[in-house]
Amino acid sequence: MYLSLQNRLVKHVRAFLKQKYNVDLTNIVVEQPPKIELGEFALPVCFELARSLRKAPRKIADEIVVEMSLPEGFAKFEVAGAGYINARLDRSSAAALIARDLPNGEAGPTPTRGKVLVEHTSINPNKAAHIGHLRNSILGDTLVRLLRAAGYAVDVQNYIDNTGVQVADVVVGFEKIAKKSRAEIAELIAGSEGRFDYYCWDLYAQVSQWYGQDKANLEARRDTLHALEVGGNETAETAQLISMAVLRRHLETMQRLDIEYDFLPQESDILHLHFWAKAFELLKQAGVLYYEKEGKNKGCWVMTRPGRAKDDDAPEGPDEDAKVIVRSNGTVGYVGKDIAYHMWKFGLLGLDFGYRKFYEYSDGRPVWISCDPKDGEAEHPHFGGVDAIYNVIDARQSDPQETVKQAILLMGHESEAARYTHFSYEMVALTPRCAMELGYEVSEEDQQKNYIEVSGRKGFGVKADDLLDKLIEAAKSEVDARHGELTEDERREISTQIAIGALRYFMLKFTKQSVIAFDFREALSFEGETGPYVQYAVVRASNIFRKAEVAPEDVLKIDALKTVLAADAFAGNDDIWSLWLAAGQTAKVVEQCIATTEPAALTKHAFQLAQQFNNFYHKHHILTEEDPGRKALLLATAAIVRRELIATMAVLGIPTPAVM
RNA sequence: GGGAGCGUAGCUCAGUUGGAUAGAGCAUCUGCCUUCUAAGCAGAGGGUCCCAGGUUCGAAUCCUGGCGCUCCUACCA
Repeated sequence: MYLSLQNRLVKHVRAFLKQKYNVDLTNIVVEQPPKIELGEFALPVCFELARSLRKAPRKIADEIVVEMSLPEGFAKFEVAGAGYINARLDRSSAAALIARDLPNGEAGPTPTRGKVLVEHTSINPNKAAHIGHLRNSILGDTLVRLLRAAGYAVDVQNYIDNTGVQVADVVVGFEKIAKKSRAEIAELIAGSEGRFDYYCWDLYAQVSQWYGQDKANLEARRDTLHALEVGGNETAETAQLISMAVLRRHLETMQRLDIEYDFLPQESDILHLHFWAKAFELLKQAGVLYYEKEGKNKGCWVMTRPGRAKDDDAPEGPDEDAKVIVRSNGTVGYVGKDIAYHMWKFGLLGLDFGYRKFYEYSDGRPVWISCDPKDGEAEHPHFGGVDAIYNVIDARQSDPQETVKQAILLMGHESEAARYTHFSYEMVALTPRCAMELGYEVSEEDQQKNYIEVSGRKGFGVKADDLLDKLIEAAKSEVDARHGELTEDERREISTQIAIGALRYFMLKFTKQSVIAFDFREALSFEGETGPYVQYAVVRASNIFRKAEVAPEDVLKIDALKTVLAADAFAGNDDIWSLWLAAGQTAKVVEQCIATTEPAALTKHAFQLAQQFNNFYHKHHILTEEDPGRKALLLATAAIVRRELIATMAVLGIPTPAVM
């Protein structure tokens, strides 16, 4: 509602300024006044006009306010401060609009804005997921929900690097350290009570140490990596057994947080289906890659770096700063594979995967995985060839991401490159205190730091499932204390919902570029600016309707509202009206989050709305209100806030418990 | 060396395209549970927005130069 009225206002003012002063402002700034008493919108436009019109801002504002007509839905223009024009809404009619807003629920509107692809999670399938991976998946999943709420069709992909050095390492671990046959590994997968990824976590850390013991041990890594890339051998089959088992664990872990995927492209298929060979030809044809004959990169196929201007510096000799795509021994680096994969994403490669089902969610929806087309199912959805892509990948990979984007741009695909978004975010690290609490040895030097980077290689970090378990237990002890009347299962379900709310909110409340220094005390908090705080506000609202024995939906029906929203309903009720106004901004905030690729703004919205509601809840006792008209207004207010909170939480992936 | 990011209250962080008195949570202190649930509410204290210039009617925000911290930059992935 807020957004559409704002657009209407801007259009109206722009037309007026053109007609009156013959100035055409393309970007008219609209703000919200610091206090609701000053109106709903503030226009600082007169400050800008002061210069060209050679008049004091306040004078211009006076003229405009007197002469400009009111757009539909607006009640008044006023001059304020040193020259602001403040606009007041006709509150009752605006409230009716808010009530009619379609909630941005889980299902979202039917897609009308094209198809986009979001890649997130993409954890190396060789160990358990940790808190850093959780940030990726939660950010990615929330981006998916934002896009769907805004009317995009979204495919969710989780890239599986099953032929990389990390998988090779854990394979080496099974062969050289654990000394397990493939049959024994299969047994372990079946018998490890759903925590095979934990076993790999420890083993992977041991392998890193083992490499350190003797440099000759690194040969095992090299040989294994080569075997995985070639495929069709014993080692590769063992690796696939391991990586698919770990992948299943990752899917299960993420499912606990209500995070789901559509498609799992495997690196092994990119190799075996010769995506790179095709891409290499196209890149050579387009002149994006060139063969370096001199300097340190002699014998390699290289690409000019994005920042590098071709004619400026480096007048003579080879560009030593160029990015090596194909090594002098003829093998391709991972950036090359990534270029091929991204050409496929945009439908620019002319090749496709085969598809088969890999996993099934509780509602029966399948997750598809790539395969050789001859092994694939005949009937499958179409992935790839989308309008825009978002890659949720941490900030340390900015450089290779830029390279891939640059390759697509240099091939002449300008619009694709423009719709290639590296959704970059900072890592999750542990505070030194947290690391020591977990029993890790922390050096003197590290103790002085604000945070210490987690490392799967060292086995240093907090596992995702452990954190979730811990959160559920913490929530459970609260729920047990408060709701003895519920069954064990009911209490566990609510505790899980609270844990998910706390975790998702925690990961989303920081802006992307902020490093999260993880600390259990903060993450386990259910008070203040947290997910449970927002959930609690909804529970409070729900309790009112339960005791009043009315459905919140019925209160918001047009007929019911007609009498409630009488012309003077909000007169003298600034606090109540500001709650309506805040509730009407969900769609605006969703759009803002997409435009800035920053979901944190939505957590802010949820928190502020919940906070305002708690304030309202405390101040107005609804059920004991004796004036029926007043009571109806208060009920409608609770209903509208409850609806918008639930919708906002759905976009954040936060469930709404029945009781708390 | 080159590139990217950051520096705001004791701590952790917000701060829209430059706008009205710089905000929130935590922590500290003071009140409020016989009420629709206190996982809550009200209030108090707490600021050289890293420093110095500049642009502007107006700067935490934009520009320049410092200082400090982090990451990236390899024929690893």
